[in-house]
Amino acid sequence: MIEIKQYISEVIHAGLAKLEIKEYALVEKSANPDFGDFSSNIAMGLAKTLRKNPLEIAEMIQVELTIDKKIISEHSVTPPGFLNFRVAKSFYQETVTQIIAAAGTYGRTDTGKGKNANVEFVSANPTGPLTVGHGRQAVLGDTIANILEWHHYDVTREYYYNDAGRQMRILGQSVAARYFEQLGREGDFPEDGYEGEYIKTIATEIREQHGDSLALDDKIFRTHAEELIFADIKNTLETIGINHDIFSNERTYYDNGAIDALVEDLRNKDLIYKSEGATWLKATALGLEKDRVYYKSSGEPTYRLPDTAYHRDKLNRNFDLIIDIFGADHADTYPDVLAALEALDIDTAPVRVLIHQFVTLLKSGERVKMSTRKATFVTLEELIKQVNTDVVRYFFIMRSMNSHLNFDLDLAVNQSEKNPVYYLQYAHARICNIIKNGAEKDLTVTGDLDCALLLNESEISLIKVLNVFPEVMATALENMEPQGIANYLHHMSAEFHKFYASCRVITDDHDLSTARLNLITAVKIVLGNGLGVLGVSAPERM
RNA sequence: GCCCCGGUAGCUCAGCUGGAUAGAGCAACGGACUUCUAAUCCGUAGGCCACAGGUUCGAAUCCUGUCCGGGGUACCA
Repeated sequence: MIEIKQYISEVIHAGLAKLEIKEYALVEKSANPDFGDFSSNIAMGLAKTLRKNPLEIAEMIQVELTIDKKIISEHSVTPPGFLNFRVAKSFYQETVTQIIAAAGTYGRTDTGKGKNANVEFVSANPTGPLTVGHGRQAVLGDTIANILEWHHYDVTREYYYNDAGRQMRILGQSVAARYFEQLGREGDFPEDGYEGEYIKTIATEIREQHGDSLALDDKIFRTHAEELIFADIKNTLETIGINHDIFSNERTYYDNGAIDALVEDLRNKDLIYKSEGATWLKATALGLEKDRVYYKSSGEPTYRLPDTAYHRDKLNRNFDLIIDIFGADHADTYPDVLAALEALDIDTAPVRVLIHQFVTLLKSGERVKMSTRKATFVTLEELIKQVNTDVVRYFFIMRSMNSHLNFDLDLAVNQSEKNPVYYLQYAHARICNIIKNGAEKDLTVTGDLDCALLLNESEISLIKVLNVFPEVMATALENMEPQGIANYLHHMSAEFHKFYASCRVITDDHDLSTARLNLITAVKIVLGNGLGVLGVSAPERM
């Protein structure tokens, strides 16, 4: 399939060559269809160096253009100096055939062929249920993994958690406190303890399974809590279609000596020192702003240390691409991790860190800080139960990861039936139904059609949008930002609904019906492919 | 204080690697179902793109500063 922008760009470059001008010509979609489909601002860029009016330059270039009329039907120059190009209808019309032939592969590239990628996401420590905050990262990460797979990367989805630190110890203590409370004894609830109701449930379950005579410091409290909470987390993730391939944890890196080895290696580079009872990484020697603690004066390591060992291990596993998805609160930590590894001559180039902003919880118009410890959260499970998976996934994906997201459960539930995801799904279902109706009249989709019959304005604009899909998917890979796909699919659906309102597909005109059936099949393919990557279902009926 | 995000319609957000007239959904108002699904379509209304400078042929978009909100700057994760 000829990539139209590239074609125009080549045409312009050929014209420039004749004028002995070397300059990169950017071609973009025209904002206003009156000017054509694509335009280039090359003349304006040249105005200064050539010391000429951009309009004159544009006209000069235009004369030198050699254009295939079958691809570009007309071209013009408009003030202040745009070169405009209108794509021939016949060119557009034929892409329908090509999309149907490509079907499930339309829009895919081989960028990732033969390459391995690792996407680490969610990675919440098992101290409580997943919240809507985690939901954002979960959906984002899974969708990014899907995008990579779409472009033929071999993807490993990974969940990393800290199970050896302070957090988990406090979790165990919180459970123990509730356990003794239930036995009528004074529970010594830790100051930073986990206050959620689920802690009580876990305590009750421990009593049922292990009796009432456990000692305060029994390991059961922690291990049982971790087990139950993890089961709950995995279950929630599975409900929205997320399955990690690997769960890795901090403890592994203590057990296999990786952490000691890391500290030793850094010490040999003179990057470790002791001060005020703590052990520090000399990050300032690596060009960073301040030194960081590896071991607290209590002897306990900070999360930074195992995280660094973990990343060393990930890099050793030879992935071509390693994606870390962190919330904004972690934005400050990865530079230390990467710098420490670079200091050990480890190439961290495969690592790409994506930071997403937080979900702000609103309760009766007020901001509430979501905290697992204080149990001020809305669980992801709760959200899924009240709306559905498709709504949840789309809800998170339709926002840019850079934007702060306000979340009000009541509002989310009340507005769920207005979620734009239904707009996309409805378009898909409508198409399926029409195809079914066509089949009953022996009209089938074979990709064999008279493209020239697709003349209606709404048909042409539909085809134009279909054509953009590969570019949208390529950009999503480049930017690692799924939102663009959601925006595009919404636009695609809007064009379809408009078409539906102005053109009837199944009529007595056999050839026209066939042509239109093929056209909407192409739309179905694009919607199906796009929704598939978003992890949203494409229903046949609604 | 310093660093990172954000500030666009009443609300939630697109557009941000500079382009021609700033978009969508929700909310509001008015139309369209004897015809393949009205979860749809068509129309009206709604904007000093936070503010002030700068860069240039051209700025919502880039730079600087200010203000507001979120996060970080912890021997929490």
